[in-house]
Amino acid sequence: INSLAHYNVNFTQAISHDVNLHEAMLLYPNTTFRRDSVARTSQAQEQYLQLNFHSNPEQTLPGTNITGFVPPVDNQMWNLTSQDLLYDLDANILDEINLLSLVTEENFDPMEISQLFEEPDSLNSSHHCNFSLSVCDEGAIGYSSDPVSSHYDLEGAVGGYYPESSKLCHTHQRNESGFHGDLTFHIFHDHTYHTKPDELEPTSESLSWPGKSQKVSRYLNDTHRNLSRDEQRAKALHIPFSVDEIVRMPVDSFNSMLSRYYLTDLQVSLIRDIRRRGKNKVAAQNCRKRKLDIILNLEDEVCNLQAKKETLKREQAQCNKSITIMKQKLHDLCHDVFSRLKDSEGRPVDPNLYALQCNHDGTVLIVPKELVTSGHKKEGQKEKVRRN
DNA sequence: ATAGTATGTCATACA
DNA sequence: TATGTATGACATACT
Repeated sequence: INSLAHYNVNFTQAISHDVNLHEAMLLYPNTTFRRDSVARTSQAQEQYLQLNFHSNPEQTLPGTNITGFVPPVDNQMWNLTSQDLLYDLDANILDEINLLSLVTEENFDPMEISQLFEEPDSLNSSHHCNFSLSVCDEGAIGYSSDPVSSHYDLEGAVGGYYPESSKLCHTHQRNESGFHGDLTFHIFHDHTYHTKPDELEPTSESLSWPGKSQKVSRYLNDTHRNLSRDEQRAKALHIPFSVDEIVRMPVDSFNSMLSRYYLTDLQVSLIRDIRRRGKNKVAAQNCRKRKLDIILNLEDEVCNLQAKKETLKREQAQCNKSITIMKQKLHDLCHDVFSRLKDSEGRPVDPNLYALQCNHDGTVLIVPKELVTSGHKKEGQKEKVRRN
């Protein structure tokens, strides 16, 4: 806030509208303001301001360059605990520069944030989106996916320039409080996504991208042990919900959550990405489980079919064996029968010329073999056998 | 060093 | 259209 004095801000002029002071409130650095009263923001330690943003570039305020509120970020502490001057300012006015609180946190390493959102392909050029966590001229923080600037560099990005002021601001109109005081702000900032968030999404390959410094790799490996990357990202952007909540929440609750809480474009994008990734992660797990089940079932089926095949083969062998035995028995029986047969003249019947034929009525005929092979065409010529 | 496996993510199709 | 699901493909970490 001391910087306000340095930049000589005339609040009566510069802060012309859109900041509802009646609603102005202080925010905890580790959270994002929730409109409802059940905000889970008790872990805060240091209060700081959030200002409401509006995106109309024509409303740029003379002397209200937000850099007056946002000092150079690199290694500077933005001590907003001295909130006495703007104590009652709308807590959401600066909602989109919450990231700056990162800078104020102890042990904050800009590289950590940058690596969380690093687009690996920006280092390798297969994708053409770049992702910069940055503070624009107006002091806002946003992503830059400018394909031209193909490096990801927080130190360079913070305080970077955003030409499209019309895209700069995430607006939250809040007049419902009934307060229309003079002390309002217009603060422009950029959350420009020139590419889809997915494309900006750092993928796992970024964790070990060739050329990445050992320090970065160490950091990522260390953090990776405890927090998922989305959890790291959520933490970095002070998303006031757990990744699990974001993923599991019913869609209605999810949408109402997005509308009820003052979230920056950046935060909303991240939350949606987290939800999408979380859902897809579960889907992938289910898919793999299902695929594994299918494979296991198919393997079982193969085993069962192989066992069945072996059984059938054994049954077939047994049947063949039985058939052989029955044939042998039949042969022996015929031999026995023919040995006892005599023709009308008392001579033995030659089994090479005759065959036995059983009829359905139980009678047995002695049939010349040529008649048997000709398909019983001359049934009338069959000869009644006389049993001995 | 290498291969195999587990997991996360993305792109895409589909419901 | 938005959202969720399914799945192949790919990359990475791990064993």
